[in-house]
Amino acid sequence: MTQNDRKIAQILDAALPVFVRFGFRKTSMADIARAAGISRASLYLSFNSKEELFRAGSMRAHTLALDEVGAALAGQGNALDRMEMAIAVFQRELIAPFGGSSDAEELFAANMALAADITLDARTRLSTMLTQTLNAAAETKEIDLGPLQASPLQLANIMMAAMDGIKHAQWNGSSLDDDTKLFMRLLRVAVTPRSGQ
Amino acid sequence: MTQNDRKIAQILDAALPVFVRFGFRKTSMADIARAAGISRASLYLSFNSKEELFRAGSMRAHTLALDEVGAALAGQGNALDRMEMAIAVFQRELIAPFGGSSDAEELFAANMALAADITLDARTRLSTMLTQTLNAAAETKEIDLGPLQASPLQLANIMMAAMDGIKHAQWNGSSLDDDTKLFMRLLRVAVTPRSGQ
DNA sequence: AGACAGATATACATTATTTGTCTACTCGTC
DNA sequence: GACGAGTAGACAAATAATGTATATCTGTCT
Repeated sequence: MTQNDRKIAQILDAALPVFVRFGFRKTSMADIARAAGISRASLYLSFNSKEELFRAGSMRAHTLALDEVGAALAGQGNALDRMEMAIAVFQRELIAPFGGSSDAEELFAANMALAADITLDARTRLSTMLTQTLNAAAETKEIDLGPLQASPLQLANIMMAAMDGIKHAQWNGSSLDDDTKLFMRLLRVAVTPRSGQ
Repeated sequence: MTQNDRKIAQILDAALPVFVRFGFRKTSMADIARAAGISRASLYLSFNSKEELFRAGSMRAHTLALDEVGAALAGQGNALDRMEMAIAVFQRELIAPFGGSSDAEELFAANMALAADITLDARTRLSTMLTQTLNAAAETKEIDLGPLQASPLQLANIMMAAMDGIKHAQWNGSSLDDDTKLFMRLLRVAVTPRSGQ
């Protein structure tokens, strides 16, 4: 079935940019078929409905993004650098593509309506990964959670909440990247162990 | 009627980016109304149909672009620089926005189907402006059309044809800007007077 | 050659969406 | 209070999309 899997992946890789560009409603099965270089009928050989295709696309996007996030967190360097990198990857893969455009909201809404489980699961997994990273860093005294009086899990969730808030604020003169970096700087200061207390 | 004209302009300025982004067919009157911050019913107070609105939009885009082109050609500096600037403006305003995307063709097709007269007229006017610029430059011996054996009008039309060809060639690794600059360099060499003949 | 799997083009009924129109209602201005 | 300009909402007709079915084509396997 790996042959079929490659076909599926090829279709989804073609479909995802179309969804990102036009949103869910304005993307027709004909658009996707054209982008994938196959006929509309063939599309229905691989997916029973537009919703099913979208769910598979959402799953693929989240899976790929989380794989990259995991790789970033598993890399070398100090924990904060790795986490900043991981957050940046997450933003780049799952948030930035919808550049605050008008149909971004529509796409997010469609995603929550049709693939809330996938999205929630991905968030849970990201939270877990960040929590583990924070935990390990705390044990090696690389970071100090004492002053914050917060658990790694709480901190991870705060980070994700902040990312969420930042993404919905492009109205201001602020950019996603800048806001993200600012928040990470904040975090960095808060958990950096101070020798003289 | 200047009050009404401002309303019209405001609607068109909101509508044009939507048309550019989604093409003609995928842009609904509801989309335009939302972009302009008015109700769909109000849209029909200013325009009797989507086609009429599109024609007005095409007209506005062409008028604004040609005004800028005219300003560029009327500026200081040598004729070739001014023409290169004018061509760049024309590209930026009327060609580059459709970044070779999938719906660019659809939009061009709609434009030719619904506003061919406007487009053709704009091209004629651009041709005239370039021709006059070339003429003036030839009279002051700033450029030398002798070796080319071409009239200013012919040269102007060649320039526009080249721009047209370049715009349809983004498949190659070439960019619109680079190709345009290359062509202008070519032109520059061909008409620069050489002292020693 | 014949069977077969996968793809395609085409047509189709069923929804869903869009267009253009109309009416009733609101709000600010004269 | 009349008026102009706007809005919300309903509406029929036209258009587009979805999902299904059928016939056809194209390679591959035996």
